[in-house]
Amino acid sequence: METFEDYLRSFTQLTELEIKQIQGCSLPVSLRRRQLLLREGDVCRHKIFVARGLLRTFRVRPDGLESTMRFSAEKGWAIDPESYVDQTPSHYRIEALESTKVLLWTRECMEELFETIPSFRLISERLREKSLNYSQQRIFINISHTAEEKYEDFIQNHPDLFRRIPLHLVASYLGVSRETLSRIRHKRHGGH
Amino acid sequence: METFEDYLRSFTQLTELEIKQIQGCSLPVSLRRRQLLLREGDVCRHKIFVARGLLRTFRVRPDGLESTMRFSAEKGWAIDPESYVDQTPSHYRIEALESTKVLLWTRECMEELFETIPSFRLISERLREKSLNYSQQRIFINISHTAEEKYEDFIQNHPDLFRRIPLHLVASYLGVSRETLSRIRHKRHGGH
DNA sequence: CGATTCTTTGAAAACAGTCAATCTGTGTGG
DNA sequence: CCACACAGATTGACTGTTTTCAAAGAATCG
Repeated sequence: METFEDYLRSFTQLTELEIKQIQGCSLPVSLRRRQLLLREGDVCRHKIFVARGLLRTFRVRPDGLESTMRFSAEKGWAIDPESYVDQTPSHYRIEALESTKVLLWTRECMEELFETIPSFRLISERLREKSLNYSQQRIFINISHTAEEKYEDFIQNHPDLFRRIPLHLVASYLGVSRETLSRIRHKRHGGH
Repeated sequence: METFEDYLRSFTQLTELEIKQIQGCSLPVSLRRRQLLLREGDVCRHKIFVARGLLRTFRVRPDGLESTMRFSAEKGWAIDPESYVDQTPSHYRIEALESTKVLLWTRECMEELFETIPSFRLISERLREKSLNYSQQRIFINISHTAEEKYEDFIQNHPDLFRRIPLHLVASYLGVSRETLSRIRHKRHGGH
């Protein structure tokens, strides 16, 4: 898979051989729109790399309300870290929003790669740090900003995605109703 | 410092010698109420362990609104991970809510300890995972729950703290106005 | 194209924020 | 001990925002 190799090369710490090795451990999977990679109750057994397409990680409340935790597009990752690390049942669902190609690694497989290729572990840790920083940022936005500002911030942080994701799913990511987000967008783009 | 030793012992992976060693690298500091450990613009140079008292990590918006990211009580940690890791200026302020005793370690010091005591690194990584899980949980609550439910959740997660922290600071943690939280609490505890 | 999904709109109701005033408890200094 | 200041909590009236419900319009998939 081209995309993944390019992605790993961008870190400039890995040899071509190592890249092949990491890639070689992965299981490529193709998904149709709507297809699920994980559902609540399952244990999240893989780290997921998105080579093409778009994934959505979300949670369904008893009343049917969906809350989106994350969108993962090309060169992005998806996982339920809690379920993956502890091998406990997940609360989340991971679904393809478009037809999507992913690479999967089991935890055992990843651990083995980390042992063999120390710089790959560093890269992975660096990613986890970024993920934590982003979460902090998102919490801050959520407790301090208005719905308008949250939408603005989402556009800043995902300039490539906000046209690609149905508005009602963005709403479920921001924690506002689709109607509200529709009206915000209407105001923002000045009538339209 | 007794508290820290007890805390480390609770992980049951460290020898007494190692505990002494970790403890020995730390710088103990006492803080009065209101005193700051970090202010915005500073680089966060230390990991902070709270041996006694209570810290609050928060951010001040241009209009003066304060948003609390975290409370750290006895046997808890405080840090701005982003500033600490990248050594960039922080956006946060860390302040003592009560008179507080903390232990500080510089990043260099921590790295050295991790090299010397591998199981201490594991413990630290485990803590970071928990921190990430908790952040995810908090995001989920924030985008899907009502103010009431958020307050309820806060009480569940911090049963020891919610009586100790002024209500208006809890409000700034939940992202609601103090008046709203006051009314929620009134309803909840049935008049009183 | 037909069915489904997604988006928009309007009106009413629920909710939360703001402002201003009051109340409570604590600690200080006279 | 009292008076006072201060920080925190509460309350009421009002305003503004967001949700909800219902319906209809637009876009897209197969």
